Amino acid sequence: MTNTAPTAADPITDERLTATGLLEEVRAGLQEAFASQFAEQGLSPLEFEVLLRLARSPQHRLRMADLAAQVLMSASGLTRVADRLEAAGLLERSSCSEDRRGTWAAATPAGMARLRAMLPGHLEVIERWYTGVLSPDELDLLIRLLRKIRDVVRPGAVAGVA
Amino acid sequence: MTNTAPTAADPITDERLTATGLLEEVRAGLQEAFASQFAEQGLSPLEFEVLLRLARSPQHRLRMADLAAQVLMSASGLTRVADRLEAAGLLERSSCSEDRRGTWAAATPAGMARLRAMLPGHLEVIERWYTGVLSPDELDLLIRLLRKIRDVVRPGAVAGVA
DNA sequence: TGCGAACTATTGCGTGAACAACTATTGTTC
DNA sequence: GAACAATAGTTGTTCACGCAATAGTTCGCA
Repeated sequence: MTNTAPTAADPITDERLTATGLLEEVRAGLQEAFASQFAEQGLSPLEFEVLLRLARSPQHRLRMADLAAQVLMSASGLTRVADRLEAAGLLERSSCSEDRRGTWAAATPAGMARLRAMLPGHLEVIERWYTGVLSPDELDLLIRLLRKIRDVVRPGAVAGVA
Repeated sequence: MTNTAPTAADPITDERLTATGLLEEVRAGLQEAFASQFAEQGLSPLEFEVLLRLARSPQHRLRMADLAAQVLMSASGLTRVADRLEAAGLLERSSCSEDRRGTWAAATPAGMARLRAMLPGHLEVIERWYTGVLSPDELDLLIRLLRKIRDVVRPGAVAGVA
């Protein structure tokens, strides 16, 4: 029964667990909606994300560490993703002159082209299964609420991209 | 009020992409918040989820296929998770008399005990980083909006648990 | 200036999940 | 009622990711 009182009921059926599950369900559902399009373009979701973050950066390039932070991946994980993208000609590495420890990862013209080719369809999918499901007011509200949570769980990311 | 007009701007900076990223950021942040607690109890998030779904089912048991569907995992993936939990004594398999192809997966008393031991702490973490961040009204609203999306991306799950 | 601590990126390694193939069972149709 | 399709679960294989260790570089501090 959808109660309003703060019941000290069985923790197994606690509403907060379903709230968490709901978030996961939405994420999984969207991921599934994206999957076919990613697959037919030969990119993994993470590879797409990497290209997108590069495309949004000045000169379409980012230091490996910064890129890893943006795509929420470990440094070693990003090394492998960058390897694959570089092998596909979509990404190019170059050494960083100011800090010789560093490496620039830059989207190649081919990488930018691939991204631009995918984006319209991708945005359609987002609209169809996510943003378009809600009214504009509802969407603004959802974003605001999610941002509120994000600012707590990832305080360092406030100045970030999203 | 970021926008009111439907700008046909550069798709690379489209707001819908950030809306998607936000969802992912929140999920990743929560996952990270849960991680330490799961680790110290020696369970993976998925193993916890399996025990929880069993605990919420009649007689604490579920058919393997149904369980796999609930935890959003492939059948083969669930076989391995069940193997680990069974080896740890937290789950027990038994054959299904009505359909001899089937297998019941049931939480053992030890499995239930482990789950109950973890839940209070887990709920605290959820409260601290997720549900408690919002006012009760805001939380209700967020749930409602997420459910709306869920019903579209996973229509079959409506009658499900969450 | 020089020495140690901190940082950047890569690599070896282990693990966990998905896919495809396989066996066993159930249901369907003529 | 016998052949064929569909379903349940497991297993072999592959692969992507994180962790720990490593080499190279920069920073801090005396």
